[in-house]
Amino acid sequence: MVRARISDVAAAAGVSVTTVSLVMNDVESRISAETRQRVREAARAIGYAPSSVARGLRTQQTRTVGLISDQIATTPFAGDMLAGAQDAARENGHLVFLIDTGGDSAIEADAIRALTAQQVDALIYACMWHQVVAAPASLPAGTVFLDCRPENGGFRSVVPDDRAGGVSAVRELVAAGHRRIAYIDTDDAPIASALRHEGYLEVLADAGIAVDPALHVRAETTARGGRIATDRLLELPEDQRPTGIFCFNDRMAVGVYTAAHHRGLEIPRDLSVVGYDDQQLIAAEQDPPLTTIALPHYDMGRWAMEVALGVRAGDEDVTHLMECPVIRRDSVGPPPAHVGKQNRRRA
Amino acid sequence: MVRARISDVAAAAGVSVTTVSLVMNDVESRISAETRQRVREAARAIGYAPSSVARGLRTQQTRTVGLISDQIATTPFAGDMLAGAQDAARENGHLVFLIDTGGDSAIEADAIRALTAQQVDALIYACMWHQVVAAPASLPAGTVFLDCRPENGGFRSVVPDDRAGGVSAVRELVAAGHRRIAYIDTDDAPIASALRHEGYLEVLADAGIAVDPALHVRAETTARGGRIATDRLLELPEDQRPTGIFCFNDRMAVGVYTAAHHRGLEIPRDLSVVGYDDQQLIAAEQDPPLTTIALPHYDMGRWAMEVALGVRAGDEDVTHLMECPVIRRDSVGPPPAHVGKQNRRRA
DNA sequence: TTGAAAGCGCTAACAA
DNA sequence: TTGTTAGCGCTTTCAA
Repeated sequence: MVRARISDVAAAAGVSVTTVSLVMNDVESRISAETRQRVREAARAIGYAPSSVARGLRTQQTRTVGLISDQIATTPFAGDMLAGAQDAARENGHLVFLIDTGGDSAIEADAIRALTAQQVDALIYACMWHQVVAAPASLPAGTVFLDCRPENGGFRSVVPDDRAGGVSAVRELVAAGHRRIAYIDTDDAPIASALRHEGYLEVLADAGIAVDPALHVRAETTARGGRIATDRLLELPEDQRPTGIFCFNDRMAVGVYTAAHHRGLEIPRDLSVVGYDDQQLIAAEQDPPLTTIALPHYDMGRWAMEVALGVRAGDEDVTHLMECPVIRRDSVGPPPAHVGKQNRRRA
Repeated sequence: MVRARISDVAAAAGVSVTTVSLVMNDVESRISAETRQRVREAARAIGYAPSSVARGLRTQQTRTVGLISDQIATTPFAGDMLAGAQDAARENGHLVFLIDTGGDSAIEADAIRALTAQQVDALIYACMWHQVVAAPASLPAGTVFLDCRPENGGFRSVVPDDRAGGVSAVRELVAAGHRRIAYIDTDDAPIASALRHEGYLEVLADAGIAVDPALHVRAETTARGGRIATDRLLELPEDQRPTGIFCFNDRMAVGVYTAAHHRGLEIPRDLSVVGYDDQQLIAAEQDPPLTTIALPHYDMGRWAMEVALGVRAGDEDVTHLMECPVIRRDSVGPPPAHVGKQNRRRA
């Protein structure tokens, strides 16, 4: 069975191709309701669907978007970002080409070439975590950066508001009465970690809490890293030990749980913890479930697509900051009683 | 700046468009090396890239593939499957349209329509976990099913060999000397769970171990489900308790760890565990790291794409079974000494 | 209210 | 070894 063409419909309905085209594209003007009807039926009868390729050639608009990303496979974040972009594309009648470059710049250059050859209407350049990147030279103007920011500007971009996220996280702890709050930081994600640290410092300053360098430790972004860092923290003299810990991410927070359990400490009775990422299958599944800060992947994906498609405004050179909401679960409580006479909810 | 066309190159190089076309498509015959060179340079000079749209209209081949999936967002498995499909597509000069339907059949129908209109050269229908599905009526012949099998056949498909995976898992336990082996099963994934159960029974039979119905329990596929099921198992009289547990998935295995720790049991000294999925950020990150069976997502994705593109043979109506390799880590050891005088590695 | 025809940028059959 | 030209299936201008 061969594809039906517009001329087949025209013949079947006894009209010209112009009329069929007009009807298929819902061009309001002219064409009587009766003809309209007849064309519709003929089209349905022979199973006609317009060729996007022919239309694309004629109109020079393909209703497709390219989404180039560095890594979809190696991070469980990808899904939500794609889903957001995807949904926005679908709602606007566009299809998305997805290309994963694995971080290889040769593949990246090929991808840009291929997508350009396909005459995509828009392009999104996505990273799987918040970073500043050197924009490939061949990237077309108008490309939107998703979860990253181009080194030298010149493009529209969206990233999570990690500073505000850090603020929210530490505020949870301060609000519960904690004054000795640690930040388990990392060297593996420079931008985000520094921003969250700024948030941490801001809350401490606001609350009139002196900064204790011993409470700012670094580790690798794994459960193991979190466990090791926590061990270090819990070996401090009792009056210097943290009662609350803010972790760079949820995986590290899992390590906090492990370290605490090994010492017979219970969360949140003896130690409060706040994570970051709201990573699926991790945060909610801890015992007790982890209070954390969510990364707005879905919303960022949607924002990027809407801006790329021109249905939402976006400024070049002013990176859009997307809010990271706090997800309150059960890993934060008041500090233990013996820590001192701080304000707490219960005696 | 407007796109350069083939005629621009022809004019610049002082040749006909045919010559340019021939050179750009590396058609060996005719065209002298010198002309070839001249055309190449002209093309580079004016930044010419052939339009895939025009070419697609002319050749009726778009070098694009559609990949329809039910859920990319809600499962961390997606990445590897996409990566496999993606890599195979790229290696064969194809671009992939990704559409996530969220399981909505109206969106699914739209997706098939849109992809057909785009004249994709091939179509892949992917599920995020092994299942039997009713193929949408509008699905074109030749579509390849990925991680699922069409109810009524008629298509090529690939799924994990869950039965063999179950065999491998339980064999790990038997090889370590275990005779009382539990299977924490689930109702949430009928196909895979039944297949893995068959594997479990096969190994028991081979090893001459009597089947104890008390050791076959069911739970929801979460850490919580695994913990509850394990509690039930560990409450059995000591001589009926399992010394090894095979879990339907890694998340449930995490629950086994929790339950064991609550009772002061150490893994693998007091209890051995084997999971399934080799889920990233979970299996390897447990303490001790979890021995598990990997789902071959990347390879299935690649297989599906290669078959869809016709670079690999695939039979209709004989679902391709992809091996699930065992990932040996540290959660399996010999059963504890007091369990009886079974063969073990150490006295 | 409808139709004829040009042309989007390319490939390929055919001619030279 | 190279060029001319028809035509892929559609949209859109212009004419009727």
